[in-house]
Amino acid sequence: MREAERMEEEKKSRNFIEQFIDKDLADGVYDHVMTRFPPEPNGYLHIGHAKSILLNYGIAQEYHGKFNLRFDDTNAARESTEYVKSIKEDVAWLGANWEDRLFFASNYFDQMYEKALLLIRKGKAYVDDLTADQIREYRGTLTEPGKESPFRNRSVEENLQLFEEMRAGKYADGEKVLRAKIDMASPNINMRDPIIYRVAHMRHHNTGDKWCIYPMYDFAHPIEDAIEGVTHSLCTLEFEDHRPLYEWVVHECEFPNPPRQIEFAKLYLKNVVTGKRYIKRLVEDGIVDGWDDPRLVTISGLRRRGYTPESIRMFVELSGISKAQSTSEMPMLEYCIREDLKMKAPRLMAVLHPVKLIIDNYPEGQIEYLDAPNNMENESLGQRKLPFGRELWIEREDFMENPPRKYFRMFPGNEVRLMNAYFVKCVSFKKNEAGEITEIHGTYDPETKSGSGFTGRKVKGTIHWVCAQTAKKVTVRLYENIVDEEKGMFAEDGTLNLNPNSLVQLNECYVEPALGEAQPGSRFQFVRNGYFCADPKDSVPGTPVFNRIVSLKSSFKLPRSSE
RNA sequence: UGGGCUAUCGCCAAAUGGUAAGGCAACGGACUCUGACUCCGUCAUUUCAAGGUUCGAAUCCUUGUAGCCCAGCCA
Repeated sequence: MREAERMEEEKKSRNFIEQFIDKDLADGVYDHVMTRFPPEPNGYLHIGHAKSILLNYGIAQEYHGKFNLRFDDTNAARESTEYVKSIKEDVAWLGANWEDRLFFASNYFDQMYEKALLLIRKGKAYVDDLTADQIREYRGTLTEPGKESPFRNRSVEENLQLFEEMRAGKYADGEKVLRAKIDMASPNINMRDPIIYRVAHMRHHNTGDKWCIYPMYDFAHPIEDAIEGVTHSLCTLEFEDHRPLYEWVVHECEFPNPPRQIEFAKLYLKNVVTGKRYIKRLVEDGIVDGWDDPRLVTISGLRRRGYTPESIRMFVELSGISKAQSTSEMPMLEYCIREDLKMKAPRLMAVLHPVKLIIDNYPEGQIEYLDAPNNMENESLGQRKLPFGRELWIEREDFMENPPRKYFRMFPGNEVRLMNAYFVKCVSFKKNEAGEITEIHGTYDPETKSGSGFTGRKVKGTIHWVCAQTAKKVTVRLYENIVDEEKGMFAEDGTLNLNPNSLVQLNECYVEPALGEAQPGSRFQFVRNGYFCADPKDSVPGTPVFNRIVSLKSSFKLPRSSE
């Protein structure tokens, strides 16, 4: 039996990265596995980063290897410690454990400088005096080769001296750069003598004013990986063209047993803003109320909205890993949180669009407390005492004056079950001048009490309700996509097509008492209305603000009005 | 138009020359103290296209086509 399971497990297909690593291990290229997540601290993490984090961490786990968290902080101009803090929180929340291996690229600046010296001594790097514009010109184009800089063949001694002067602060920003000497005619533009060090007089959040020269990504990243002993450096597809340079750097810098770079496709979501640049704009323009706005797919936004780490993990797993550029759909993410919360969240009652139901034959002023399971499919979630009285709030859509065929809820003369309570039969209703239903009257049958085992007759419909006298009034936020899905994500000028209705705030919602005391961050299923989370930022117990995480699927559709 | 990469159902994705998994979505039906959940069923004679090799091709070859990425002193 267990053998069969193992066979099944082995047969399970391995993604291309696992196959690559399997081969490396089999060939003896490495005898262990080490991965890393290397964010630049220049923004908050989003769902796309979750894929990278969970992939890297998952691979390390699978091979009993190690996983590092490393901040790639080589460009202080746009980085900050606020971002470092939020990234650490988000990675930890997702469950990726870097143990004691929290690193900063900036801590390797000395070693990078030494490696640059090594390249110069080997005649593999030179100081260039060309301006930025000239360098661009000399680089050539996609179809034409570049030409060599007149400074390309300076002597080792001169380069050594110039580079030392760069470091000493003798030159202004942009005056000189250090370049790798590779091949100006390469069809791969990244190999046309890439700049590996630049002069930048800026204060660094970690190293302060110690440096005025900073290594460029293409030089720094492979060295960071190599120093840490990373074996497989997983990154996204746009770095594929950089791999030859990555390999050149680790080779020329003479690292034994250097890491390998493997690229995979980014995670995109249809009609959803990923991409730091756009999220940053939404935050800065005040369109959302911060990086953790529940409408955003930042990790912190999803967390505040009520998504669980488990649900995000499930989503990343279901999405798979490949090299094909792909765009997933939001319903898959929604499936994951529904699936995760189904057994975990208490199922309580809340009425979002209330209308009054009065039980004419129920004693005025009487309140009784019914026993109700918190989640019928999970007994361990316990029971609660549910108050019931003569006046109730029910959902507006659960009553129709003239119901279409197959409408099982309340209409004049029809009997339905009030969930966890009694059968109630609609006897009359009132309307105002505008034709809106203002009050519904019914009678209940004491024999039909929930749990009594009554089998005398059946009803087709069950509706949810809250007792008006004991109900709490709360704020519930229902969100829609921040992008206008009709128009598509981007306008012609590259700006986002925003959905003006992306935030629907409701104030007149009634919830049963148990929900009124909801702890910030706790999650519930509001029967038929979806899953909700007591907003950890905007709520305190007693006066919670609920964010809708996701709606339930609904398969009852009203027939078209023409019918 | 130079280079790199990718193409399998509406979406994601397996299949590694042996006769197209699975999940999401959708659609039927059963069940139900909500129409949710659960359960059962349907959903690619064909893998971007056209040729070729082979007993056998999504997989190999040829020629096309489409999409993504690269000309920061950003990462």
